[in-house]
Amino acid sequence: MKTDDSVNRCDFERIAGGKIVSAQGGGFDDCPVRAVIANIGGKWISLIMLALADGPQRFGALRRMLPDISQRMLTQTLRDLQRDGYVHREVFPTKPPSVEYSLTDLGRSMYGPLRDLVLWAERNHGAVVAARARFDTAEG
Amino acid sequence: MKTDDSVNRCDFERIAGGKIVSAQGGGFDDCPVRAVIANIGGKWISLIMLALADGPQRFGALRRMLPDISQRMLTQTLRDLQRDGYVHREVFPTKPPSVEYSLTDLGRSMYGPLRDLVLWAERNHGAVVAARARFDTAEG
DNA sequence: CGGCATCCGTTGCGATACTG
DNA sequence: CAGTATCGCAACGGATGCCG
Repeated sequence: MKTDDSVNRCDFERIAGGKIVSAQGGGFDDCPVRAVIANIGGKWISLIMLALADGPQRFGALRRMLPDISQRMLTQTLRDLQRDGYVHREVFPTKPPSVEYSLTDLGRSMYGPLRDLVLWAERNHGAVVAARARFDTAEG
Repeated sequence: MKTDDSVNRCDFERIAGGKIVSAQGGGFDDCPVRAVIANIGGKWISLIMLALADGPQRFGALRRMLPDISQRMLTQTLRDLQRDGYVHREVFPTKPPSVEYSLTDLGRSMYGPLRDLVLWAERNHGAVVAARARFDTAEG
């Protein structure tokens, strides 16, 4: 009866049961949670996903959307997203060259849950900041 | 008018519109997306949230659930989660002392979206790994 | 049992300068 | 316009050892 499909994962047999199957080799790529979430956690990944959610964007446009990103990180982050199959990169051999980035189907499908998390973040940002302040002052 | 509740956020006025309001000071805590997602991205945060989702756990129990976490990171990550108001820490002055960690209401509320993302990760982990392999071999 | 301190390697990320 | 290359610092994260 368990709706156990909701809590099975990773090294965990049934995570809430407190049982671990193994800490086998690999141990990182083998774990979906880590392999995927670790990337999303990057400083810029989520913002870029959001920026691309509405449609393709050129490199320069993205750069303008993320005012305080360095061009190094924009390039690198887009690379990572492309590598993981979230983003498609298309080069137009114009003169000067232009490159367009867009979400793949995979990217769009992960954008759903990501957006929900982002919306949660917006709604509860205040609560988190408050909790943080409370904690910090309590510590002195 | 706008269905703007879906894409308004952060420094962005309307993110997909390509318009940025400002890159004002603060620039990090001010941005819900970064302030919240950045933490979730930590190597262990998501796993610990999952571990606590079913109910309170003691320090040692959590440690056993996460086989390859160092005790340093477990302590530190729990601290961060507590600071942000996701986790409640209760000390029982037994002998020897025991400490119990549990999700707060805020923690449970963020667990929802987080779990969806985790489920997505499980389901699409294969696709991501495949895309990654494809990309890497293409690069040679 | 639970947790802090220290040391130390690794990675993330920014600044700057150069290329097709 | 859209990158790549190099540098350097700071944060992350693991190992070990001491303490209530």
